[in-house]
Formats: sequence, structure tokens, C-alpha cells
Amino acid sequence: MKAQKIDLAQRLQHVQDEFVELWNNMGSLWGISPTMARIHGLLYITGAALSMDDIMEKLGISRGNVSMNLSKLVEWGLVRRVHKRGDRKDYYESLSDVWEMFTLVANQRKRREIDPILTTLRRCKEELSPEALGAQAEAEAAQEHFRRVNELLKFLSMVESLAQRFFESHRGLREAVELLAQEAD
Amino acid sequence: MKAQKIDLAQRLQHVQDEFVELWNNMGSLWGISPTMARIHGLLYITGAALSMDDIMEKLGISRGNVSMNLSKLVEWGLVRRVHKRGDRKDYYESLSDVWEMFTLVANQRKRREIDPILTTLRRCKEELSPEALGAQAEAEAAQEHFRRVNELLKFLSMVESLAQRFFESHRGLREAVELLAQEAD
DNA sequence: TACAATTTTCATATCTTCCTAAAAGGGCTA
DNA sequence: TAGCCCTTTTAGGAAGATATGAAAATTGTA
Repeated sequence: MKAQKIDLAQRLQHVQDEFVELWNNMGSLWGISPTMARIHGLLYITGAALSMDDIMEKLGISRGNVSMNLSKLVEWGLVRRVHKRGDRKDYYESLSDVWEMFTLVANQRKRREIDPILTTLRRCKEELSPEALGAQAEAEAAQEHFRRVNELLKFLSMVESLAQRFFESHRGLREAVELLAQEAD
Repeated sequence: MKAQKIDLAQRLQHVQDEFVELWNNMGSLWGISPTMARIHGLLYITGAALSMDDIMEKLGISRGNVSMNLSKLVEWGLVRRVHKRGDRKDYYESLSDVWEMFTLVANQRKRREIDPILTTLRRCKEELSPEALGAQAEAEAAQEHFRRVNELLKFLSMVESLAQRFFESHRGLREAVELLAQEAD
């Protein structure tokens, strides 16, 4: 029986390592740094509230690094601080709902990356508009530029409005996915 | 009239610069390197077939760099080589359809990032299955790990099957967007 | 308030990624 | 096949991103 327990612990450990490594790679997809992703992966897979020391030890990274990345994770909303009575340490635990996590990340990225792009694109369009160019707007080159900026703007505006609708909560996301899945039958 | 033409050229130049800079930032969102993105941005906004020398000059980057990034762009399918009769230089031109470009990028990322993740996740699930763990599968920790891996797997499988359906061509993407937009009314 | 336990900050060090310049490669044309 | 023109590859270096560790700040307790 003892041997079995040790065995189990090892197996879990192994799966955890594999999972953390996986999350590490997934960081680039989510637009977060690898270490931040690893910490989150560890918290997600274990499902436990861990202290900084736990994390330092399990991932072999320094205290400062853990501290900085944890505070980013908390800021993103993927992880929250929890306290244990009679213990002065802070503990951290991951959200457990995959949909919710995904939605949070998607929203962050939208706000931080898509929105500024839209602003710039609108300005470009402005600068190429007939009002700004006057008679020169007739020029072939100007028209081509205008057309391309506009195409892109149309596309991204659409993406943005859908995101608005479906990504503002994880319920919205579920709804969207169900809708699409249904159609796929 | 002359002054106007010069003026127009300057304005277009300015918009191009702004656009290239924008694309540069967008690189991270698409998962391509900033320079690769800038080159593509330039080709997209000008709508012209440019030579390596043109690109080197307009973006101020070295020949080797342009060469490497162009070949990646061609590999991704975002840019294609074109030849001009009586000219030994290669020229490069971007796709013009925004939907098509987006679909290409999405597919690349799926293949290169999501698919490997799914493979790993399935292996993790395997290792945590009752078959692999036997009686130990009853342990609370094992069950929690299993549940979490499984949640994620379900989520990503769904994403993957939707992507299969809707991202395999840009027509599919349009279809999906229309469906969602409709529902949003 | 003083002390001890934690966490955060920040200057420094390390690592990775990207870029360049130069050399090698490939293919026309004469 | 020699010479030219253009492209690709590569080794090394520069810039940027990340991690570290120790000092400073914060927090809770007596």
C-alpha cells in the first residue's frame, strides 16, 4: 500500500510536469510570458492554493520572479489570492473554469491589442479620405490605399463588434460556440 | 499641380509608414515576428509587387533579413513571388483579401500550436485514466487532476472541431461570422 | 512600537531573439 | 564554362526580454 502511494505521487508529479511544460508553450498563443504561463499551469493542474515558496520550489524559479508574475496573473484575473487562517503567507489559486479563463484572456488581448489597432486604422482612413485629399483623391494610388485600409477596417470592426457581444462574459462565449457547433451538424 | 503631386506622394508615404508600424505591432497578435509583419504590411498597403531592394530601402533592413522573412511569408501563403518579364529580380506581392489572409494565419497557428497541445493533453488524460492508475484512481488528487485535464481537453477539442469546420477556407470564416452577427441583432 | 515574517522592488546578470554583413549558392548569358 | 546578377545561408554581434538576489517596504503580532 505504501509503495502504491508513492507511485501515485510520482505519477501525478509527472503529469503535472508535462502539463506545466504544455502551458509554457501555450503562453505564446495566449500572449503571456512563458513563466507566467507555467505558474498558472501549475496552479490550474494542481487545483490547490499554493504559496510563493511552493511555486518557487516546484518550478525552480526565484522569489522575485514568482512575485512579479503572480501579481500579473492576479491583475489579469486568472489567479486569486486566498488566505489561510493562522498563516501569514499568501496563497494563490487559479480559476477552475476553462471558459472563464479563456474569456478573460481574450478580453485582455482585445483591449490591449485590437483596440489600439482600430484607432490607428481609423486615422489612416481619415488621412486618405476625399475630404483630406481633395482633388488628389482621384489618383489611382490613393484610391488603392484607401480601399485596402477600408477593407481591413471593415474586417476588424466586425471582429470587434462580435467580440463585444460574445466575449464580454464566458456565458457569451458558450453561446457563440453552441451556435456554431449547431450549424456544423 | 506639381506641388500637389509631391504632396500626395508625401501623404501616401506617411500613411504607409503609419500602417507598417501598425502591422508591426499586430505581429504579436498573429504570432509572426515584427519584421515579417512589417514586410507584409508594406506589401499589403502598397498593393504593389516590390523587389527585395525596394523593401530594403523602404524599411531600412538588410538584404538577408528581407530574404529570410519573405521566404517565411511565402511559406505561410500570405505573399507570392511574381516575375516580371525581362527582369531577373523577384518581385513579391501580398494577398489582397483580408479574410483569406486571416484564415491562412489562423490555420497555421492551429496546426503549429493547437494540435500539439491536444496531443499532449490526450497523453495526460491517458496517464490519469482508471486503466492506468488502477485502484489509485480513487484518490481525490488523482480525480481532481483528471477532471481538470479533461475539462481543458473538452474545451480545446471543441475549438479544434469548430476551426476544422470554419477555418479551412475563408468562405467558412465568412459564414461563421455572418451566423454570429445575425444572432447578435 | 518593535520585531519577525512575507512580499515587492530594482540593479545587475543572463538568456534569447533578431539583425547584419559577408560568403556561398544558383542560374542565366555570352 | 566564366562572369554577372540576384538570393540564401551563416556566424557573430546587438538589442531586448527575463530572471536573479539582496535590499527595502509592507504587514501582522506581541
